[in-house]
Amino acid sequence: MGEAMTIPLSTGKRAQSKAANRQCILEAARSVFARIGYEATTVRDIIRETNLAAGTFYNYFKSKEEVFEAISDESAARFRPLLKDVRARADGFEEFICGAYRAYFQFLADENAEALDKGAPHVALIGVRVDTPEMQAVFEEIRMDIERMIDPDEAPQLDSEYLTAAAIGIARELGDHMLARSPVDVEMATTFASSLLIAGLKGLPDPS
Amino acid sequence: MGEAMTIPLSTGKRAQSKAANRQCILEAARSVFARIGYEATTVRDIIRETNLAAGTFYNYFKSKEEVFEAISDESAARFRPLLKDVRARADGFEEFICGAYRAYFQFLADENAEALDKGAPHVALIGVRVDTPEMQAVFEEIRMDIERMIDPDEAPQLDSEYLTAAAIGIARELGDHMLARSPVDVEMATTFASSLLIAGLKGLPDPS
DNA sequence: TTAAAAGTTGACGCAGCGTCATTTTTCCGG
DNA sequence: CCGGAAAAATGACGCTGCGTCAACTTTTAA
Repeated sequence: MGEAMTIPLSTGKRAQSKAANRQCILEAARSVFARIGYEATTVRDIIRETNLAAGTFYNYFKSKEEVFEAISDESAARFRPLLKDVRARADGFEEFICGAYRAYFQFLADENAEALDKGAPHVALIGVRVDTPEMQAVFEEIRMDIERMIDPDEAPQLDSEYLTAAAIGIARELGDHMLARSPVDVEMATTFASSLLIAGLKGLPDPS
Repeated sequence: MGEAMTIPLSTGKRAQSKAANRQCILEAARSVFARIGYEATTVRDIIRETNLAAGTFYNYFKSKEEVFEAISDESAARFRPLLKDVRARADGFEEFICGAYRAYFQFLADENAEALDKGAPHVALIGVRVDTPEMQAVFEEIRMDIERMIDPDEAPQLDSEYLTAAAIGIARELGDHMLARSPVDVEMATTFASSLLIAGLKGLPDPS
């Protein structure tokens, strides 16, 4: 009877409630951040929204900053498969860029849908930006996509890091302004961003 | 003898020390932010760095957030004349864009010079972005410059808000990556950003 | 069945908050 | 130059949120 021992992979009651508590805290935090804004939120506010004790919070996160980081990381993790899908379907660089921008702007609109319904004024006023592992992974993926998809004849000495940074900078800033307009027009933002980047690419090389 | 009464314009001891105290607080805040990071900083930390009493701080600012906003606003205010200069010298759109990017990247490099010498790791880790009046003014100025300088034949239905947003997004994200490289190369970032934007412009219209 | 390991709890001491009655400094008309 | 009024600075005070930890409960596995 000494065959395959039970592999202890998240089957126990322990692991179950651990994951549940973690999710509970994250959800509570999302709710409070959305209601009163990130800066104003205290760890106690988050705890109150759960039915956990103060001490328990600190078994999961060190601070509200860490909670925020986890939320951001999770967001990026949810976005990653969408990007993967775009990559799979896209035939050529231009299609990829267009699809990636559309995916991002749509994602942004969806994520902020509820926050936009209720008047959450803090959305743009104070912006906290974190750089999580998942986000770095997204950056790196896009950089590799760019390197792979761009015809090396057109841009021999391309600085893919800068180009990726520029593409993401456009996405972020344009995304903010897109959300500020009513109604939110994902297609328009997509067209604008992709046209700009694709045409801009042709001006780049400067092989001095 | 009843001629010109002393114009009460910041000549008194009162106004002098008021300005001095304000500057003192701002400088202390800059120092603490740079040393231990924005999030970790407390109002008390800032006060300790000055020789003012706790209560005095609140005569000038409501919170550390407001201090940060003032610092950011001041930065933007310092940048504005540089941009004005670029505008005055520039002949045509392309020269303006190029000059504006150079001015920004140089400004960024200068401002972060000391922070880069000492290893200030928080520079990129947690980024807090505020939107101050001066910053909005810079945005609006650039938007107007763009509207004025772009040949209406080339881009009849240009969305100048989106274009400005894109230009600024490129500047911000590219700026971060420029600072992360050693040595910091302002000219390279300038060339990259302006080439991209200027060429990108030609792809924009999409007059559907 | 049981004992050790893992996890939860909430009260506690402490630090930072913003206020405000009091004191100090500056201003200005006489 | 004086004196009182206005402006500004002071720091002690009450309060709130912080992170910890010894005691307690639940889960695990032998």
